[in-house]
Amino acid sequence: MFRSRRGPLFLYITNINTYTSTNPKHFSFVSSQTQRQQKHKQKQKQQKKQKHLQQKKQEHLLPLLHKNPTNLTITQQVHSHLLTTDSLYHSTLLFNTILHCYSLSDYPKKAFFLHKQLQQNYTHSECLSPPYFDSFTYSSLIKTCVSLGYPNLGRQLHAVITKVGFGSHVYVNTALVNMYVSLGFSVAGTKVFDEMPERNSVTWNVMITGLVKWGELEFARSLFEKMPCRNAVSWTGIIDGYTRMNRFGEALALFRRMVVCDFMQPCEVTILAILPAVWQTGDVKNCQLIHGYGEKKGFNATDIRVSNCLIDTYAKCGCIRSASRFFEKISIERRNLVSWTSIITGFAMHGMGKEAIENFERMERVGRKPNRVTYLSVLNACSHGGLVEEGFKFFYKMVKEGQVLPDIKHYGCLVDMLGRAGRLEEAEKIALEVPSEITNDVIWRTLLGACSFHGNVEMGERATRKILEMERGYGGDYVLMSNILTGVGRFGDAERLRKEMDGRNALKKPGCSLI
DNA sequence: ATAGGGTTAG
Repeated sequence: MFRSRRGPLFLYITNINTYTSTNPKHFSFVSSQTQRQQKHKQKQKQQKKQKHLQQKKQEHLLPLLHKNPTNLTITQQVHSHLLTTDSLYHSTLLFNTILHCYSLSDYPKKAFFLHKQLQQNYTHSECLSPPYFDSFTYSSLIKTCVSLGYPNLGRQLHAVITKVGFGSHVYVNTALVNMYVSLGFSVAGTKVFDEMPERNSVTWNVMITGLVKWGELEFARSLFEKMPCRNAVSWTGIIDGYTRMNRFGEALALFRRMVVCDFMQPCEVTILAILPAVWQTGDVKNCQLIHGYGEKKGFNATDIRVSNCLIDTYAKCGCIRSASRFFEKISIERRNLVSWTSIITGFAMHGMGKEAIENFERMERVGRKPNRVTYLSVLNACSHGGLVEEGFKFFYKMVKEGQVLPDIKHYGCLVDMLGRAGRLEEAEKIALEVPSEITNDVIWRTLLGACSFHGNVEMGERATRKILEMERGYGGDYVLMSNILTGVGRFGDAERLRKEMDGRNALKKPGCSLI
């Protein structure tokens, strides 16, 4: 019997060359061969057709997933459909897409269940890695570990990756570095980073942003200075690091160096990163500078986040007029809830309660529904502007119309509002009515501040007791209380409190004005 | 395909 280890084509050619007789009898073997060939061909054709059909189906399935990446039902339907038709094994792309959709869903763990499901079906195979897993699969799974905050799962995945031979893949390793460093395991991350045979700018950037996240600023800075090719993300990351650590001068200096020395173009996120440093140093000129740059680059027109941040920065630099003017230039369609909330917050911090309320009403007229932050801003505006009745009105509106459950900050605003107005009994009543699960010391500090201002000794003592029950070792409260006592001539009590304060090593930080 | 900030009581 003729046997060939080669493909059907070779078989076919050999047969023709060997059997040249014209006697039909001699063709019996040939015909049986050709029959088999034909059968084989047919089978191949069928398989091809099936695969083609499956691909056709998948062509339909892929856009379905792409259009509804967060729809868990659709993802699960595609998943089970593929398991029953067995075609999951033919398409890595589709498999990866399902993984991606699962990781975006509310149950990212399902991505790992799917991975496990396929991996277990493959345990009897000789291959180490199932052929339908590729670098995309692994980087996607590592990313899921990050969003789940599961470093142990990530470590296990790392072992699998090394075993199946993706141990030197740049994208997979970059994902691993990101996983370790952003979850707080900078030593493990650095080890992967150091051992990588090849790195790209993203690899360096994930190191920098991850280290910055955990406050390892000096290490991040050394990598930043060492890296061969910095881009806008690298600059944004390191600037963000300095802003986070309250080193605003250095953040601003880096921004200047980025633009002036390295001719690097800041992007939208860079603007968002530098603006907190601008308002915390309080120089309006810098805000105007960045505003101009954003205008020139078109960021203010395209990215509403930049516009919103500029409103906030102008207001926090003390320029509520500029903030308001800038806000008015944004078209009504582009203004979103954050834009409205930002300008209301700005008016609130400048004590312009009337303007804040006006804008709240304007916002409602254009059909924006306030959320808990918007209500907080307007309540804050009422407390700063001395508009007690309006404040109550908004509080009830929030609960009844807005269906917003008040949180501790909303109660804080009410206490502050009543306290400033001298309605201390009502303020204390609210403070006592705050649900015990959410209450905190800030509420009582606010009340204590009001007692200090209005010279109410008894209530001040009650508030101080509450604060002491909640937290120990903060100096400001003792100072306020001893001031109250001194104010009414109880010098002995004031002295005793001061001594107790010294005994507890409580310190009051001296105040410092920017202006 | 792997990287990144809009608004939040005192």
